[in-house]
Amino acid sequence: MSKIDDNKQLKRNALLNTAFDLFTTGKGFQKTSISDIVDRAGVAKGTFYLYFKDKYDIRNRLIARKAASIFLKATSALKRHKDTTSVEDKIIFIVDYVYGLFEKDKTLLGFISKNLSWGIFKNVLINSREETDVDFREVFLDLFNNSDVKYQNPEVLIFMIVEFVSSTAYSSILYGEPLEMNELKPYLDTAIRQIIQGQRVN
Amino acid sequence: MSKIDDNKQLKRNALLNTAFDLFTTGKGFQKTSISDIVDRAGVAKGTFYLYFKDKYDIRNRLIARKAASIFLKATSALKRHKDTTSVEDKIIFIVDYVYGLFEKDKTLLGFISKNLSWGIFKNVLINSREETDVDFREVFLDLFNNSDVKYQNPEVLIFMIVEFVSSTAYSSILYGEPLEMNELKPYLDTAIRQIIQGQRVN
Amino acid sequence: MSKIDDNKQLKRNALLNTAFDLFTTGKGFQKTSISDIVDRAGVAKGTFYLYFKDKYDIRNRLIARKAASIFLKATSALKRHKDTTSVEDKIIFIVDYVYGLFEKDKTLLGFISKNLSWGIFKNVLINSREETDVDFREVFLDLFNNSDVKYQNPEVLIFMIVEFVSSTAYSSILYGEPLEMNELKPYLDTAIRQIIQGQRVN
Amino acid sequence: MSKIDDNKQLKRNALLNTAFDLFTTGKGFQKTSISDIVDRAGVAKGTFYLYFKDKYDIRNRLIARKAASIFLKATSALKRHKDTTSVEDKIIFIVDYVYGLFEKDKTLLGFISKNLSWGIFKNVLINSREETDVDFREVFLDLFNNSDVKYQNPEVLIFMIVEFVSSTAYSSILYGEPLEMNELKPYLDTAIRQIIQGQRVN
DNA sequence: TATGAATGAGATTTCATTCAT
DNA sequence: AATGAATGAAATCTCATTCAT
Repeated sequence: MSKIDDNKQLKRNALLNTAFDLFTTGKGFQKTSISDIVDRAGVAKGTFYLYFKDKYDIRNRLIARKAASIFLKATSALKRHKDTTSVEDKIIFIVDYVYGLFEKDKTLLGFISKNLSWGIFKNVLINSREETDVDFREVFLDLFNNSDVKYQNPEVLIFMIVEFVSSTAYSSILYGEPLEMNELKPYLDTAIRQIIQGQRVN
Repeated sequence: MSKIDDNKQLKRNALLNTAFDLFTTGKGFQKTSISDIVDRAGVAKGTFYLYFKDKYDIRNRLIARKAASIFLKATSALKRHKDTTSVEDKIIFIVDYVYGLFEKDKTLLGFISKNLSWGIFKNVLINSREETDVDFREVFLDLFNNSDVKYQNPEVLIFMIVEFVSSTAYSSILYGEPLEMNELKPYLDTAIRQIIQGQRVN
Repeated sequence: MSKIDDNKQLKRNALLNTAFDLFTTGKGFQKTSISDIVDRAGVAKGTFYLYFKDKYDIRNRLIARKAASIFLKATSALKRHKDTTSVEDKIIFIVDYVYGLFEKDKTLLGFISKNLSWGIFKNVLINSREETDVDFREVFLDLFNNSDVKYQNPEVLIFMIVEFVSSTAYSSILYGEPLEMNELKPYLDTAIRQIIQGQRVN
Repeated sequence: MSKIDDNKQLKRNALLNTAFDLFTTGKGFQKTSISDIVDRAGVAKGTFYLYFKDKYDIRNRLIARKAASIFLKATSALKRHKDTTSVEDKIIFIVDYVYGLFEKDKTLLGFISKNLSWGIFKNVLINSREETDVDFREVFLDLFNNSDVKYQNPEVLIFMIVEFVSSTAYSSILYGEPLEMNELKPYLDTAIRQIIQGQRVN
């Protein structure tokens, strides 16, 4: 049974990986067909439907996976930086880390930022644990609860920062508009710090 | 000759309006076919291709048109409010006005905010005047030049605000996430004021 | 598995046969649409594209098939005529046989002679064996190697005769120009014999 | 009237020349549309239909023109070669001249040899004079009547040579099959001389 | 004569999904 | 569980031809 399950997991992963490649470096999501995916993954067309409902299903799973992986990397790095103590500094650390990941992997950025909505972010990353092994609720509790400074509405704060980061990263990193990221970064960091401070209680 | 040209403009507008209706209140952009558009617009299929290259072409023209129209309305309203004098207040006025428009016309919001990129915003609204009769450069010059307070990089400032507004409006107005707009609005206004203040020189 | 493969071969043949009928006795190649073919063959439109790239693909396969079949018939008949011994007589026998086939099947002639090029003739009939089970190389080796009389360049000789026969047959059999085939035939035979003799060595 | 007629002739020629360019060096006959032709020729679409019935009409006119021009050049050159006296030598001279023209202008060859049928050759070049100012009947009368050697059926002889030349030129000059023209030429000349001699009376 | 906007039938091609094996 | 042949609706786009100006 375990061997069969392994085999199934292998097929599923092959499909996910191939789909991601095609969505990002291939013809893009709309123009990639199920045929493209199964051909490259080396499975039969019918097999696709054993694992995913349709193309939108596999895309949403991928967004969840990739978003989870990004935050996992960022928060792991944060844990190693024990000297970063204030909420503000921690968020800026994570944000900078994520900007860095996006600069290194532009196709990932294109995929995530065009598709990640707060709904997916919240449902998949925080509430459910379908595509990830990490419970991000803890991470956020850690972030805000163990802080002297209190904030009006942590969820709203995170929401605003996530939207701000993903939309500005997209334009700057992929198109250099209105400035290249290295030039734009100081403005972005200032803006994010300002957004955070605006929610401070006392 | 004029009669023919009038007729052409009429046809073109019929196509644009029909397309917008179908993209927003109909089956959405992807599922709307050229056939759907021409059938409803009452022209032959070939006629579509006399005026637009393909579905993406007509969509981009529409985004430009609609974005221009939104900013035209907002800045016109601002002109009537002679007592709003500081840059900060003016921007907040415009932003609030735009949030208001979006709340009244959610389909417009859905259409604009998923499609408006800084590239289109800058090129179509500021640089070119293909789909609009207004020169928005003047508007922005007015905004920043006639102000006592100076800002580090006005273009970057506008960029950050546009991205912030369009992405937060989308989530809140269309999905009520993380809060309904009336609850979220104070946070957003505060955040925007903070972003602006962060760029103040002196 | 065999049952599926049989079925596939059946479908493919149904498409080939229907296409040939429509190209020759129907509206002709240009005016015959893929829809026409699949409708008559009783398969779905998509099925066509499982077996052939496009209309040109199926036409080329047909030319190869039909050309192979013509030569197979002619050379089989030749084998039965054991008393025809000289190369010259053998070629004239084949040529006459082919003219005869063309007269009996004018649609076949129209199809073949407008489309058969030396390239297809050589590649499909002699080099490859995609659409035929017969190796025509042997036939030609037989023809020239087992002969006392030698010829300068057998391939060039065959080339000239094939071009001569297919272009003259077309004009005479289909349009009676410049003469009907029964009147023209003596001139053609003489000409072919002359062409052959002109390449004799010694 | 004359000026208007000149203008008409100018338009007609512009269309013919443009069509020839597009048929030969552009997308080929099938893929060239009336739109392509009128756009390049700089006239309106409706104008095309004032001069030609359809695309097939303009093609046939072109074949006639080009074929006439080829034979005009060849026979003019022959007139200057007063020392070529026998019918056989004269025909070989013309044939060589034509092969030469085809080698210099491969697009012309492709166009002519795929489209020239004995029907067009005879009707347009010999019987009618729609697209040419020369009466080729005289040329052929000259050729055969002023000769000591007589031939069984001059028209059949010319027919066989025209078909032989155009089909062999096509394969050799355009595809180098079965040999490049410089290598193939001796075989072709021999074959043509043999064909002619085969029709000699006495 | 000349124009070129408009037509709309129809051609090619794709592709998600099913289902017998 | 896995396959992949078959489907056929539907999408995009072309283009010869007409006709009001």
